[in-house]
Amino acid sequence: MKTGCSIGDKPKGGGGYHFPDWAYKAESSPGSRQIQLWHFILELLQKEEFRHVIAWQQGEYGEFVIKDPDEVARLWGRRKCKPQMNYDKLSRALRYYYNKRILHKTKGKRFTYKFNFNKLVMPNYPFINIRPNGGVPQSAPPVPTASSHFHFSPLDSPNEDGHGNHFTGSSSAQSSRESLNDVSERKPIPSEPEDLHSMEWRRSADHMSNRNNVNTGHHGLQKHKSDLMLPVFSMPGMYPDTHSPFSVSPLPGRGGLMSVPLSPALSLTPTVFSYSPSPGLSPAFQSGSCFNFNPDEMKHYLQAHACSVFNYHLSPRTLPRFPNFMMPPPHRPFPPEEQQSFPIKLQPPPMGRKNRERSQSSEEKHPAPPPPLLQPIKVEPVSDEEDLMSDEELDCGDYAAKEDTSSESEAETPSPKLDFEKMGHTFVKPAAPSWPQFSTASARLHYPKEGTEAVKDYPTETAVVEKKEETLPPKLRFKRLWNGDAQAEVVEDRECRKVSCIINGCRASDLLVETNAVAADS
DNA sequence: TACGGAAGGC
DNA sequence: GCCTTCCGTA
Repeated sequence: MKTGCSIGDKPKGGGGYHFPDWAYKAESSPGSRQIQLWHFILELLQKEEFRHVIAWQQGEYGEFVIKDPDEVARLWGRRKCKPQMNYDKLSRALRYYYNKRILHKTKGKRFTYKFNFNKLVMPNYPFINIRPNGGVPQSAPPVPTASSHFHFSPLDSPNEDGHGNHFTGSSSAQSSRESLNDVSERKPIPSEPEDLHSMEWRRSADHMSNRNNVNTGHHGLQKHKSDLMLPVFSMPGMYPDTHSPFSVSPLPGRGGLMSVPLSPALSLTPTVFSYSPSPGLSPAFQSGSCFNFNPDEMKHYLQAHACSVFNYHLSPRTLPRFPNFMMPPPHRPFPPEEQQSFPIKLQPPPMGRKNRERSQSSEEKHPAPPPPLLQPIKVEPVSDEEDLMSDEELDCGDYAAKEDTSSESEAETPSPKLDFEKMGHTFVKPAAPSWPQFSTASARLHYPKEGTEAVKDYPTETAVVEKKEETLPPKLRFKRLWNGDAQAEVVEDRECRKVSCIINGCRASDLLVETNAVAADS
């Protein structure tokens, strides 16, 4: 085999953090048996020895800079046995990721791109760190440290299916460029359609519900194809690494009570995302081993996850989902030091593109009479400036997606109006949040009384949203529709309202309504 | 420097 | 499906 194109060994760890094996596996990319470019990029980012070539961008979560484009291209070419590779070609490949929303370009910054963790991380790392006062993303993303249920294979280990650990920073920082060329492209594991995953997840949830025995464990959940087990999120802001957008180390001490398998097959095209680390669970999900619902754990997880969604600009479709049988956890404030660090500004629940467009078209046909139902939520004006501002205000860690005004963000700009109409109910002003750090967020949500000015304002703001959607290039809109986003956003929209419920501490019954609606939708 | 269409390989 | 290669455009 040609030098530089060998495919037998695993990447050598470096930088003190590891991705789980699947992140490097070709089989984690459905439809491809070869290493994917984004894998490779992550791989480079992981390694200290390539810090001079490519590195996480300071101050921006998930953003990385290609410091030496030619070198990166060369490495990529070597990996792919394409000696003619250059940055132009590589960047073309990167640009294809734009449409997939795996990456986007950081405008105005040369050779700077940003991962979209909604696509990349959340399905696999639902307990993404909330980084209250995050550091600078410089190192490659870490992988959670060992826990009883957690066994990603250690990347360093020549032993593929190593033992235990697997999330340590046991960096044997070999500085070998060849190591990058030696990433194993392992035996493929058949991937499953995500819909199937979701179905299976739900099925298993139902199964457990029926059994009414969520703690007995051993038949609850189990990996099948994947040998990955994740502990559920433990506490936000407690992860050791503040540098990486993948800071996800569930603490061994807290022990993920809810351990669920993580499918390596679930990678880039999540549809809906349950609170399980992955809906991409194998059929054996139903015959698994360790699954507990611990309300506290769930609570922390959900809160953190909600925070992630809001603050990392993740699509609400990545919001946790309660199984139908499950009641949301009670609210309890985080410790004071964490409370300060979640200046969340609530955005209104999204309406969903499908509904927006439907409403748009219906409005064209029939000049819409004022909706019969009152929309009790005053939505903040959606404008780029406002978005930017809120981004900065959000800043749950040091993250501020200042440039994130891409069409993607716009496309996912939420607006609740039509869904409220469709659902035929209105949201009641929730009780005062019991989570103090959300108070500012709540304060920014206005709940106009009937007949007030704010109520009248509402349709105007909705129109702004629709206008923005309208300004999307028709081709892009079509493409996204084609990709099924529209459907996802119906769910997304409800997911978002669920989170509003969670965050604002509204009644459990409200949450259940949304939860059930989501389940029905999906 | 960046974008994206088009064609084609695997 | 995921690039790779080429190229025109901004």
